[in-house]
Amino acid sequence: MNDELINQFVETWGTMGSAWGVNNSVARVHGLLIITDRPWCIDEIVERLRISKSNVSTSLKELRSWNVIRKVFLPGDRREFYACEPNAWEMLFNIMRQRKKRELDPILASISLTCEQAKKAPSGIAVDRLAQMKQMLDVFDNLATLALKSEAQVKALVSLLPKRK
Amino acid sequence: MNDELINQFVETWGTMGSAWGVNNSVARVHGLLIITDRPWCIDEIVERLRISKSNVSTSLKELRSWNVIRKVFLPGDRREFYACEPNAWEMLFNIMRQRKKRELDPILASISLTCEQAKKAPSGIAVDRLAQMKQMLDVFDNLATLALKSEAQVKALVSLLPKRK
DNA sequence: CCATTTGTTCGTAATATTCTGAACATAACG
DNA sequence: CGTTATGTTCAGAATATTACGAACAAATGG
Repeated sequence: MNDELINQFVETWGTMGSAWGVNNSVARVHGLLIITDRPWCIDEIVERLRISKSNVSTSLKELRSWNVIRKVFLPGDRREFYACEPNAWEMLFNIMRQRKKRELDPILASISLTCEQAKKAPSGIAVDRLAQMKQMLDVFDNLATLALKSEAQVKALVSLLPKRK
Repeated sequence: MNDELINQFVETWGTMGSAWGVNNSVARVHGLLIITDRPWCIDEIVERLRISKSNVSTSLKELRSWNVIRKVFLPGDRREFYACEPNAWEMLFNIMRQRKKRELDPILASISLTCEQAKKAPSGIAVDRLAQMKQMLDVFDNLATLALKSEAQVKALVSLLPKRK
């Protein structure tokens, strides 16, 4: 039975989430929607993953905030179903957009400020080092901005990557 | 006094660490070494960050495992000092190398396996979707492999990025 | 209306993690 | 040697996170 395969993927996705600071339940729910590629309602997910309804509800809310799932209404059924973003790259970009906004932007702002201030009162502070850090974060900012604007451009960039044997 | 600036950066770095799944103390110690750019011994760090010696000791061990700091011996002093990797990009690549080995590689292996198996028993599983995921992770694998091999190549790639206004 | 279905919120129990201080090593020094 | 300086390990305390289920909407359908 390939329920086992689904479990395999769901657990792997959950583990990956944990490694990148995403709640395990959230990642598992996401994994389920990815691997099955059909709409699921809350109670079905509860049943399948054996986690509480409230946990599923908040996990779905979280996934919605990342723009990686969407509500689907099935005719003749008043439950809310959820399906994941069908394009893997688009999914990734949505996550990048959010992480940029939530994590990179504030940090970049803070470091830029520190950098400015350090130039004026530099003793004990490695101004060069700080500038280097800022510059590096700027590159990430550019990358993320690029992804935000155009999937095509990033794909073009990716295609420039030397392929591994 | 620019102790305040140092604090600012240390806290920012700590916050960034937390966002990416790195222990806050570990990231704060790292931040201190980055922003001051001089060797610190354990007791100095204890004093400066107001955290326990054991915490500093384990944090330094962790940072060493990421290859982002190194021991420095000062003549006439038998304490062990630590300084961070002086090149920001090299630091980043060292982290990437480790994360790839610890997190990406096992996940990619697992998903490749699931992907193979799914092709044989596909009912209920979105094989295309799964293949797409695998392909995407492969791109990351290539990127990381590239960074592992050559800093110069990545920099060249980065330089291709359209600059933001 | 009222019962039922569906979904969310929230207090707290369960769990996981982080941090500490004490105990333990190890090496230098007198 | 014994004493001091230095660093690590580890059990458990402190803290933070996560998950649950009960209570609470809200909306449907009889």
